[in-house]
Amino acid sequence: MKPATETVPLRDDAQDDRSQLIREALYNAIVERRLAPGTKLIETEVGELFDVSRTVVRAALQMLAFEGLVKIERNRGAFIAYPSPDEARQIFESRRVIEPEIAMRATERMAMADIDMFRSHLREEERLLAERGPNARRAAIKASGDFHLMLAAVAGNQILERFMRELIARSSLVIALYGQSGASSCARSEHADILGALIARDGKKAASTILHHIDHIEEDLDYRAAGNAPLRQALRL
Amino acid sequence: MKPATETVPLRDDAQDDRSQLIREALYNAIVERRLAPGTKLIETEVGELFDVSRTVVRAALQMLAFEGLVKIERNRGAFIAYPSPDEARQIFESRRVIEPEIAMRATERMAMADIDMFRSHLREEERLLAERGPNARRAAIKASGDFHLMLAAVAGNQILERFMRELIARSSLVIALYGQSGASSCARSEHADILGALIARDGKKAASTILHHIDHIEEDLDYRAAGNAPLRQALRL
DNA sequence: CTCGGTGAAATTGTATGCAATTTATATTTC
DNA sequence: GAAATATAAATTGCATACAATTTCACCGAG
Repeated sequence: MKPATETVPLRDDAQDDRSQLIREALYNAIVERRLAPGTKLIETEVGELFDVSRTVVRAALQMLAFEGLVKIERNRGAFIAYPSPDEARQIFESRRVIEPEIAMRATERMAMADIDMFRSHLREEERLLAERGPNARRAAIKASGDFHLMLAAVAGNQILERFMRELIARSSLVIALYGQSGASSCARSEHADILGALIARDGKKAASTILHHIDHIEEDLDYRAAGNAPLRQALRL
Repeated sequence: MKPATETVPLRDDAQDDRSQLIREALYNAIVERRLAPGTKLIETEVGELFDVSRTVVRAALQMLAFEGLVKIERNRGAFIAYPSPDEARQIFESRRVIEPEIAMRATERMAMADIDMFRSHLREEERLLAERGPNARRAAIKASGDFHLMLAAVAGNQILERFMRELIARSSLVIALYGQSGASSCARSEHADILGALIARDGKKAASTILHHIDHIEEDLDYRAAGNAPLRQALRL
């Protein structure tokens, strides 16, 4: 049970350590699909888990709520977000807007060290994909998302990087809800194709490749399959 | 002293009324340049102003910090953000990524009612621009930003809309810091040009027009003019 | 057995208290 | 008078207390 991928830090400017720490833990749990959409997050429970008071848990939950990963319902508490099909479409539309541009900029700014990083990351992705077991599966999902985040990091715009972080996490929730074959996380070797375009310094190609990649991910979704929606979410109450 | 423009609601899903209310009030104050970059926001002071405890003020400040409008320094408090030139560049780069796409989508989705809305908004903008006095000036600045937000609203993607809200507010801070002629807020009649492209259902044209518009806004900035930086920010401590 | 209601337990929203830290003021020293 | 230091005030970070609300379990009526 190794950490699989070097965790990309959530934010460089760590303001308040502890709530930030909780936020990152919950963020990772969401991306790795340990926390299913709709799951209730009880403040005292989380607090005991991290040995802090509700105050700091609250701060973490509010941050997550702000980026759409958690839904806070007044007097009812915080729940892992349960994206509707419409939200899901908006998430992928947003990605189609941002990611090609990120790919272009990453192509320009990429250094040699970045290439190595991408290459070793891709190897890791393939290794995890080959492995069996739920843990490897989770790690693979996370690694798949991390690839996109690494791209954003190389692009060198911290604002877009933060937007992407939100979109990746929300995508993870969407795939958990509406994903079909699970192939959505793999998407064959498209990441390698993207890296190829990057190395060739072909920004246009990188942009179009990643655009198709996003299309493929979304094509694997079935928005009708609202699955076992907690009903309250299904009726949008 | 009329409200000038119908205030675009900050968020549809009002979670906790009171901190949300404070957030919106501070947001508006930032966009209208009533609150200068670097201004300290003392929790008890804000609390007394809104007649709430520090707890709920804190929540509001943390939200604003999360979207980059406020900087919270541990044990020192919350300050209106003081964007560095580098941050400023990233803000405008992000806008160049998102806004043309928003314009394209708005072109497709725009209805008759929207056209009327835009037209009356433009009239209002020009009226405010013609008026004298600091209040009219503030209202004009706000209205100028609202135009972009209306565009985002028409585009029909709430996620991108939220991103834009953040970027508009942060742009306002940047312009307050590095703006030269003040013409940055006006940018002549470029909003009208954008609307023209929209009405003509020419998405490409709308996209390129808004792109140039953003360029013009940024051209009017002078990043050297770090102005009277609070020194602590100037030295980035 | 299901439906509706009642009370207890759990949970959240907010205010407040206290320690830790920072900021401002006063005082000393040179 | 300026710099350095000590002291007091202001402010934040966090935990906790308490009221308001929701959730749950139980029970009785139909």
